[in-house]
Amino acid sequence: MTHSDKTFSEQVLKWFDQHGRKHLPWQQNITPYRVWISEIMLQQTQVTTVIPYFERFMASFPAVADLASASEDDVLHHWSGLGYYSRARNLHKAARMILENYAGEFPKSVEQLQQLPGIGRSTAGAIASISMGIRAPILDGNVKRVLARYRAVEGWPGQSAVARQLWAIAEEYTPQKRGAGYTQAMMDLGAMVCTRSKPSCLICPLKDSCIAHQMGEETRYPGSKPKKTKPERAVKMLMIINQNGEVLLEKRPPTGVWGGLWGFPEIQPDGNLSEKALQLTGIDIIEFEEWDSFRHTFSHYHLDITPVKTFANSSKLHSCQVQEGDHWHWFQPDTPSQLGLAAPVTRLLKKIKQSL
DNA sequence: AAAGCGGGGGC
DNA sequence: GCCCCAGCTTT
Repeated sequence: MTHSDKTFSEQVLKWFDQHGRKHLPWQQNITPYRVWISEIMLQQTQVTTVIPYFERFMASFPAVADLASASEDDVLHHWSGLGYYSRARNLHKAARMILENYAGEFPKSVEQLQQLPGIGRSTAGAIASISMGIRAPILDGNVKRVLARYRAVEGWPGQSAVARQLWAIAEEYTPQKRGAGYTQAMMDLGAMVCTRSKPSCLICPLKDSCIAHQMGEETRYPGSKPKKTKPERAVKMLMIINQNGEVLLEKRPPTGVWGGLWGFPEIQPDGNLSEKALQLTGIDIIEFEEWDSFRHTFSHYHLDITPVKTFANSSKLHSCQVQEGDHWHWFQPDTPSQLGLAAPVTRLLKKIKQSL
């Protein structure tokens, strides 16, 4: 290193001051609560998608106490379409813990933050550094990419040995001062310059000492996940419409796919439609309209969905089922949803509305 | 069509 | 500790 060299963090911070994002909603009126919500949303989604969700969420739950006192259905409703719904449930659970165990004040250490459901090491580091002035490293997908390239770290970060190396590098570069700016800067650098494909190395503040760039092998890092072929499953979704034009929805179990969300009653592709419809409505339905199947892909399997539309000349559920409101609901397509709905269900409800 | 994303939980 | 799980967007 010569006398004119700047440290890693100085280079990154200088770039951030000139080019970083400083006007995102969660960068205004910075509080642990706002940073927490934004970090959880950003875990799975890009900034442009998150912004409207964040604004709606803050409008409804401006403080942690509002979130804690909300119903889980209401919280899931605000998460509808974002995916990874366990995060919304964890958010809700953690809010209640913060009220119960910490009198509504956020715990002010990385270790305590990590005790809250949905907050791991990286998210705890982000909350602590951005909103609490605590020096803490982060290692989200953006930072992993920047560091893996800068130091040409081999291997897939899902492997614990690779993750350990990256955490050590993240720790090494985290500065004593301006931790908040540095954390923001690394996320911005990964999102705006050191992108997954076609990184803009020519404008990168780290290009002179980035090993992957020197080798001309930027996109080899970080190593990719070993791929497996996804199994295929199939299901029929029963769209039962009553004489009021309402659609029957069932609340899904709290765990598994679309946990806690509302969806259509499902049967296996070879199941008996009439029998299922009879169970639900107490009516012997013989006319079913089978729509074209479409594929919904999860991280670990493909789900082929065949929607089946039918009408029930009743708004009563059969006596063998629980009552409306608990696990069953006649949904009015014209009324704005207050429920958490899985993306394919939202899509089908729109199509039902058009078809009526 | 495939990759990627942070953390929880089961083994 | 390792591996599987989760849902959507981007490429």
